[in-house]
Amino acid sequence: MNSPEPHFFATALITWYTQHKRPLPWRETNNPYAIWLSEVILQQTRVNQGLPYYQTFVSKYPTITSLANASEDEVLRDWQGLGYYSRARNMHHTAKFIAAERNGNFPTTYNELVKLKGIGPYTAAAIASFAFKEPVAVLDGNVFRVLARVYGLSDDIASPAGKKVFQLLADSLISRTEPDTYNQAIMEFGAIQCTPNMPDCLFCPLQQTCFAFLNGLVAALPHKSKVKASRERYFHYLVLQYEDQYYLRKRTQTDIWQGLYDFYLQETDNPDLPTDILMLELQLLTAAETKPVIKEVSKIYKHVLTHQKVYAKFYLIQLQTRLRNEITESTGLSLFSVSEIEQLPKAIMIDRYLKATVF
DNA sequence: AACACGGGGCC
DNA sequence: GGCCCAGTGTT
Repeated sequence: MNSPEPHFFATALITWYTQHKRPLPWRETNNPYAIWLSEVILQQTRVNQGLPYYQTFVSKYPTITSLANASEDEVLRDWQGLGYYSRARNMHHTAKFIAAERNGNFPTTYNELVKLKGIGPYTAAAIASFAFKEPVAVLDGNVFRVLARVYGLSDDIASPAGKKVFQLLADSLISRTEPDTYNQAIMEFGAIQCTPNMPDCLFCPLQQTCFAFLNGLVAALPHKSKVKASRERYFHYLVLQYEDQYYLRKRTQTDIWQGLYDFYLQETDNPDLPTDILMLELQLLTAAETKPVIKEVSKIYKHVLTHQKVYAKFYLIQLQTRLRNEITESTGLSLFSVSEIEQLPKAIMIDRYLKATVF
């Protein structure tokens, strides 16, 4: 086989990198805190989408202590729209841990970093190599793709067994003298040159040693098993309005959008919420002593997540009195003004509804 | 080992 | 409108 020697491979990537790398702000720092912020933001996120969030977080929370001192609601609000909100919750948790238990000092080795919440093998390797030049190989989607193609690995990148094969190869290839530049280079190469679709094989420095190119397998690699189909969920939101305020609650259950705010929710397995069920819900909430008015029923908002499709309908309900304490306690609902709601962290779908109806 | 967790870009 | 992308934590 014509697989490139490790030294040739690393040198070719680093040479390519010096010529093609994008100027990105987190590449201008050795500060592990700033690198950590960028890596958490960039997990499952494209650079262009994450960039403005990175700017917000470094300027608003310049130190890990400042992040630790912020409230979770505020951190989530700044994260709003970026998705995978557990990243923000775990990041905040780890900031508080490092501030309280480590005097604000970041761990400096892979083995310590990987123990922190929200820091897995990829992020630990990124921080350890970029900030501390530890020779540990990053393995992200770009690296999987480059290695699978150049070295002809057909192992399933979605399976733990397959990941091990790639990790072994990646560890054997990393430059011992420039692990930081090498890691940056292979990921940038995957992002820009060896792209998922239509990679630029014509002008590729590895063309003549690339297994996939030489064997017509570029489009077939890497191999990834299919994910299971998504399920459909139907949300019926009772948007309870009292005077010019609205009842919302923080989502605390183990489900999508944990830590974010939404309205009183009735979920069904089919698109329709029977009117009598709706009225019964309202009766329970209001004790039937008042006469709530259904002011408006929204269109159906469709929101697609990785494993589910959410169809949501919003019933805007005008209350004549406040909810009783018994109800607010059991449901977790609280009354918020419009300007307060603007500051709460919310899922994009809730934000879309609010912008169309309330704001 | 399998599954859950967002949102945006591309065709 | 459907498909693709893809780290970490939980079960």
